Amino acid sequence: MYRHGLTPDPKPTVNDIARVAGVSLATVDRVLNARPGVRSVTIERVNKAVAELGFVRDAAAASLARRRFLNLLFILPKTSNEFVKALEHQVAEQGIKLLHDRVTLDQHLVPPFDPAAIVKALDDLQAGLVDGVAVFGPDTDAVKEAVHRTRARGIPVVALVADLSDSACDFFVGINNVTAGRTAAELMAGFIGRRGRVLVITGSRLARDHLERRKGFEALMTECHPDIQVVASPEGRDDPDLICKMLPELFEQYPDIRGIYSSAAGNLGLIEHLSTSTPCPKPIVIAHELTPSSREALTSGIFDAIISQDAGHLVRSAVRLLKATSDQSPIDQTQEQIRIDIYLKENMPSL
Amino acid sequence: MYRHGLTPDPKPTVNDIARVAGVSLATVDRVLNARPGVRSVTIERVNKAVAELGFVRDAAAASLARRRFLNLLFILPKTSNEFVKALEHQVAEQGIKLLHDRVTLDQHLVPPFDPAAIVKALDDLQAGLVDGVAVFGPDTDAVKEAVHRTRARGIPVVALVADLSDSACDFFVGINNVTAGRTAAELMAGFIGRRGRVLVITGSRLARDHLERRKGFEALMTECHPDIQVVASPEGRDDPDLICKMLPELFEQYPDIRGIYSSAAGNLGLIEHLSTSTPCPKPIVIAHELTPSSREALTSGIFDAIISQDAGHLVRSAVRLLKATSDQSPIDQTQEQIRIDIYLKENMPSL
DNA sequence: CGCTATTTGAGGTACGCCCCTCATGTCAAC
DNA sequence: GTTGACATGAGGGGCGTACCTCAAATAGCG
Repeated sequence: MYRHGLTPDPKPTVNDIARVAGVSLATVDRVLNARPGVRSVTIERVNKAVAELGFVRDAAAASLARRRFLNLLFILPKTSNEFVKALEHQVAEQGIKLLHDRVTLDQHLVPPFDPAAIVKALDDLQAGLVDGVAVFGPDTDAVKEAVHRTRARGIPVVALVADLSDSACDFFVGINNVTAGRTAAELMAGFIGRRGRVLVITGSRLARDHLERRKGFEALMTECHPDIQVVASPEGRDDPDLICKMLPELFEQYPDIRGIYSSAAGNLGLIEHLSTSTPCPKPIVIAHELTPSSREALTSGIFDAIISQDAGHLVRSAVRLLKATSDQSPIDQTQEQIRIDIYLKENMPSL
Repeated sequence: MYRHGLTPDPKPTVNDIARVAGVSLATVDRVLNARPGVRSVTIERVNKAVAELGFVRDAAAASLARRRFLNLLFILPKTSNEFVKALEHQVAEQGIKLLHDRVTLDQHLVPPFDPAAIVKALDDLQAGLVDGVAVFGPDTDAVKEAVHRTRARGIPVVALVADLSDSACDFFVGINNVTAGRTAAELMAGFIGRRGRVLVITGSRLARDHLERRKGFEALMTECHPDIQVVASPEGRDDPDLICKMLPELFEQYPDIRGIYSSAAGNLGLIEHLSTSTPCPKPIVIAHELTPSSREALTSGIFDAIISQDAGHLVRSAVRLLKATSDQSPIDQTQEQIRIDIYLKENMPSL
């Protein structure tokens, strides 16, 4: 089983395949790269030799010989949202490293909640200049149609963070937000002793991911915790100020709130309110996405838990999937599954 | 910023560096690969050109030209422990994929709790046949000395899962177990309402990781939750039967146990006991490592939470670190940090 | 100044694969 | 029997880097 470059038993090459299969190098190449003009019997012969010798195409040599870059584009909403910022940062950072691997990453920031901008961005893509796209955008028909056109032009598309329904894309990279909401609910229920009133702060109606979280949260409470009452805030629109302003009257209306679930991107407003006027007893607060400010809120005890998804993992996974689609190489499903991370004060990763 | 194989503005190559720096290819090569025989002024000139052109070594071409495999070895304890099995499985599985990248993975199973076997395994390594080792073993002086000898022979070593103190290794791949214990304690405290008695089931005294978890668990309770009393079980030796047998008398001795923390590898015994005779009210149970049986216990409600570390991530990280050490390439610390995962029933990953 | 030791240049080969061209072979339909 | 479509063989160039050899230039030294 030991193997070394200077010893015999080297990894078989295409030449070995040709020899064993009794065909020429050209034919092996045609088979390996799924080029036309080979009889199926011959294809079989080559595949058999491949299996026999345990041939694995050398990724380095292949990528070198292919003499091309894989140019990937990330379409992200242009917002000050910390989580999106983290995504941008990851795209930029990993783009640098991926240069080593003949992959380039670009990002295109479009106005948020603006399907038309995404449609335009997708339709403006030139096949040949862009080999794959990752899109974080609203799940509207216009967007889905644009995705469809893009894929029809041979450019693979993955949905990032927010899924596009009806499998409009080649892949979805992100968490199941219904499950994320259920997870928050399970944690909340455990922390508040399975009874009492909890407040859900919702985000924009346009964001499918936020709606799903809320739905999951409420569903689990209904299913498993009849002694917990869920009340929902008016739509927060992901606007910190708006949220900060409407909280006092909510607390007045429901003085017995034992838990708060911030399902959307309004963490900043929530933090601001709670850090100035803490209700007594302090409610259990669960929010989404580990960012600089939510991290601080967790450290200082304003937040009790954070449900999160790793931005680095999201970006890496999107890249791997787009790359695999281009190379027609296999995919490791387990590695591509984005975890729903739970962070408490203690297990928060450093940095 | 767009870049494509068929367009101008190709990635700069070593030839471009040589031209810009006004030196020969050979000199560029000497600098890039840190070979001796170049004046420092010349080194500077080359580095300047590299920076100017934004040269990045083409990983594919480099690995192809280096014409060698990276042979890595994983030394794991031979035990039926499910977590270790998961590690073995990951090593085997990823070994296949890594063949594409000129990396081979082997595993060497040694008797558990047997430092001498690990020492022998390390000392038997032949430099040239093995280019890096990942070790999951006890933190004893004999092992550390063997690691030291191995590294002295030029073979990088990473500690896997259990750290070896005094930075005996090049890297440690795993979680901070004190922090993991604290995390379990924080979760436990929240779930049991911050008061009452909890039982800690410990493992072997030889396993530093288990001791640290228990230490962290007790420390956090002492620091933050004075109303929680921690009682510790006798040593479980990671033996399911032993644990299963001693539980009844523990429950008799402490009928008011509200929570159980299984810090070690004795989950099977705990599950067996709890699934036959459930104390009332059912205590909150937190255990370690997501495995088939702990997963089932979580689903069925026997366990309430699992603290875990991802075996796939551990193996991938160990490989990346050993590879980076061999290639002298940079390391992305944030990617290599192993998370302390918290799984509840709801956010348990599928598969 | 001449001497040696060090530094640099020039050039080549190899890695494993992709992709191209051109010639040759085979078999069917006409 | 000719034609054309298809299947295969033969061969070569190229990707960007590593690593080797040998000669030439230069620096450092007394």
